Amino acid sequence: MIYEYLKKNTSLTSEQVAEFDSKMTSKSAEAGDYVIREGEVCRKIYFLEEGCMSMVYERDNKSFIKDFIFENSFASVYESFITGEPARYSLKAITPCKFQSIALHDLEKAYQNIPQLRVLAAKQTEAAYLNITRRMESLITLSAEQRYLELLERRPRLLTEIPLYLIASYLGITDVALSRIRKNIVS
Amino acid sequence: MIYEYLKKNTSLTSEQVAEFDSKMTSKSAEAGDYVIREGEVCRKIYFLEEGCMSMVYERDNKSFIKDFIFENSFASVYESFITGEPARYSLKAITPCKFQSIALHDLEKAYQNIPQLRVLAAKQTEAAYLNITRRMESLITLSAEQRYLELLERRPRLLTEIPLYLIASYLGITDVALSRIRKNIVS
DNA sequence: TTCATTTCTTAACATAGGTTCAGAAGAACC
DNA sequence: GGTTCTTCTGAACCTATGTTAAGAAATGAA
Repeated sequence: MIYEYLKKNTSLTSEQVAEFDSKMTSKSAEAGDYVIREGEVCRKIYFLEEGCMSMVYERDNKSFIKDFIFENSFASVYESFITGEPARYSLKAITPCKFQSIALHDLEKAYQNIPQLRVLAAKQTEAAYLNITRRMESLITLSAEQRYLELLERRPRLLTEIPLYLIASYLGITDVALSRIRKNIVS
Repeated sequence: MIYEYLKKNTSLTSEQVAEFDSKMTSKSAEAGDYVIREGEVCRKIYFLEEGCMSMVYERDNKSFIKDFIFENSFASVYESFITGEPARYSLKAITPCKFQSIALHDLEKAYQNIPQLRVLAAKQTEAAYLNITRRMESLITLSAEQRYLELLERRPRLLTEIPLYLIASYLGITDVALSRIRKNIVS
């Protein structure tokens, strides 16, 4: 729940948390549903309460996973949200999901009533930046096998909760290549 | 000059710009010099006035270019600056450079006197995020040849100002592979 | 439990890109 | 102009990963 999340991760008062919470709309999605489709403008910020989503580029009938999102975290197509340009990737439910959403203009109103929310937003941006930077570093400096081993260490949860062919895509290789790599590692 | 840059790109008054400017220290670097070395903690923000720098991962005697920085833009090892952790890449002059620097604590003082600076900082973070996201997308979804063609279109300046072996590194391939690609394109 | 669907693995073959090395072509310096 | 250093290209060979296709294993539905 976003209520608990905000209580735990911000210095907002219970009233402020409740107020923010009240501006959010509850929704749900089935596995495979698109929350935002590449090409649409994303005008909302989402908070995933249950399930798992992917940010995914779909090009030439191929999917490329940008990132996974788990429960109790925010999601959006930030680039589109920030710039107003069409989303260059989709937000897609991997499992059945329950989530909250808030539109840009409601968020801005909330900023006025609860200025500390801006701090949260800045932290989120910062965290997103650190995250993508790390991913970038792996892609640039490591081999596919090294990236797999790193993932195994840094986000072991992925390996148990996400099908391997999606992990392969996240690692920047095919499911076949990942299968080969896993076989080599066991030996 | 940072003075002109701030006048043009922010809503700061001349006095505020002058005040901020006065807190910065002028420095210079020769081609090949390190401004920050991988492993050090980066406690400064730089503003490049002349020349060109690279953000570069150096692993196993190989260099991987994260990004290039041209004059009239800010640079730092942001991750290290934000978190206080050791830098995971170096800031290295490609050509002779003139730049300004400001330390974290001076920057924070400046924030107090000139709150609008925070807006600038937020915009910089946002821009850095958009930038790295685009680079990521290319790396994930495009072939090396497509990435080269995209670069040719989006940042043609790189091609004229930066040696090809560094561009190759930026594209995630070797100089030899880039040479092959260029040969194929001409035909 | 059985059937259908999804996911994972394997094999065979194709290809892009890496590695090494040599030489050409430019730049920079004397 | 020559010399040296840096950058770029080319060739030969190697390796990792992609592609396709088939079957095994796992999962989920009836």
